[in-house]
Amino acid sequence: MDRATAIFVDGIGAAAATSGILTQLQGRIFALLYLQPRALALEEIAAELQQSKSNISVTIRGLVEWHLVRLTPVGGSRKDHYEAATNFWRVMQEVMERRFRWNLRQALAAAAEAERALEQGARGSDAPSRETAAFITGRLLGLKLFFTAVDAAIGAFTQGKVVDGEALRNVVPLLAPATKRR
Amino acid sequence: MDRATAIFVDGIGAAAATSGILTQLQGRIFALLYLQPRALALEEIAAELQQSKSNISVTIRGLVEWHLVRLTPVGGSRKDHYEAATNFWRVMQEVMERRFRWNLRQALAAAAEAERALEQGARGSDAPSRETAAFITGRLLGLKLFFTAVDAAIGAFTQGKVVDGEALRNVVPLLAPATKRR
DNA sequence: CTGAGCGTTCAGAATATTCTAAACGCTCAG
DNA sequence: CTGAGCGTTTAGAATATTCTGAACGCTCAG
Repeated sequence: MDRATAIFVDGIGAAAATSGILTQLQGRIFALLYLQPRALALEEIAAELQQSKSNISVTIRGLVEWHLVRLTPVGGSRKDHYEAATNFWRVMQEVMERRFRWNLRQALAAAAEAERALEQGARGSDAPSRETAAFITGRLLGLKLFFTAVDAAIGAFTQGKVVDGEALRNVVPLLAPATKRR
Repeated sequence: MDRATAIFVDGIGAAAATSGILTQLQGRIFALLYLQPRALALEEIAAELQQSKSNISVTIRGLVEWHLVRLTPVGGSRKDHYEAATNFWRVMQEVMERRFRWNLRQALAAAAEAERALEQGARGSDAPSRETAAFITGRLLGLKLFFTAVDAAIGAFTQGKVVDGEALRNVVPLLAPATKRR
């Protein structure tokens, strides 16, 4: 591996490690492939990055799932050859949909579940007072409003539409029921 | 802690754990505070979540840094009391700027460094051929174009401006120099 | 058939992260 | 002053993650 590639591999590896989306090794694999004019065999990747074949095998799967790397047939070889994808927009869509929006919905689901528990268990032993319940409901609604708006914004964005940041920002003052003061 | 809060704490904890931004415990702390009508003392939080004070102390700092939690003085007590912030837009700005954009720039810096190494070490022993160097330069440029565009888009968004997804998407076909085929 | 050449699985080693509890040091009431 | 009541630091325990190498099983050339 030439010096420029080594530097790039290290740098992207570091960036990936803190991204919360890829691991350092995934970043390194992608960086290596991205600067190669030809597809590399699993074995070559392992050798370049000084990792075991099994580790590369497992780790590269995630990259394929994010559409960052493609498995391409190379004539005359039975080995799996991988090459970097260059359609970053596609990758971004994937991340937005499968990670960010999925995460938002997870939070929204938590709020919905809590809401339900609040209604049902209104007369449990540890049940909150009517007043407290109202406060909680308000907070849950606030979260729901904002997260739903963000979800919609991301949806619009990944479809290549125009996203109005101002509109989202304006959701804020609507919620935020003040905390009780002493 | 009432049942609804417990469910919310678990759900948000799970969401946070996979978010890549907060840890599970940070999610749990925030969720707990968010449904409280009053600020809680460090000790209370530790008790509710069944964690040591020291762990809460360290973990909650991250939440304060993201502006998800505020340290609020409570009259008549020397203890630190925390309450959830409700300005999600502010938090989002913070995350966009300090995590996403910072990460993009890290990647851009890696590309720039590689570029420099390519120029300098043009005659090193492991130096790539002129042809390969040209290929690498092309790839680095492609990454730079896309990442710079995303960076600008996020910048616009966090300032509440209108973001054009279509424009970003159109950056794609400009780059993507084809991989050599056999 | 059959075995060489692959990628994958898996058990456990290596490493990193998270968590605890004790020690510490600051602050302020007395 | 001084010590009770705090949050923080820290060393190490507990736990989770990452990585390896051997074993496995598939495929295909011979």
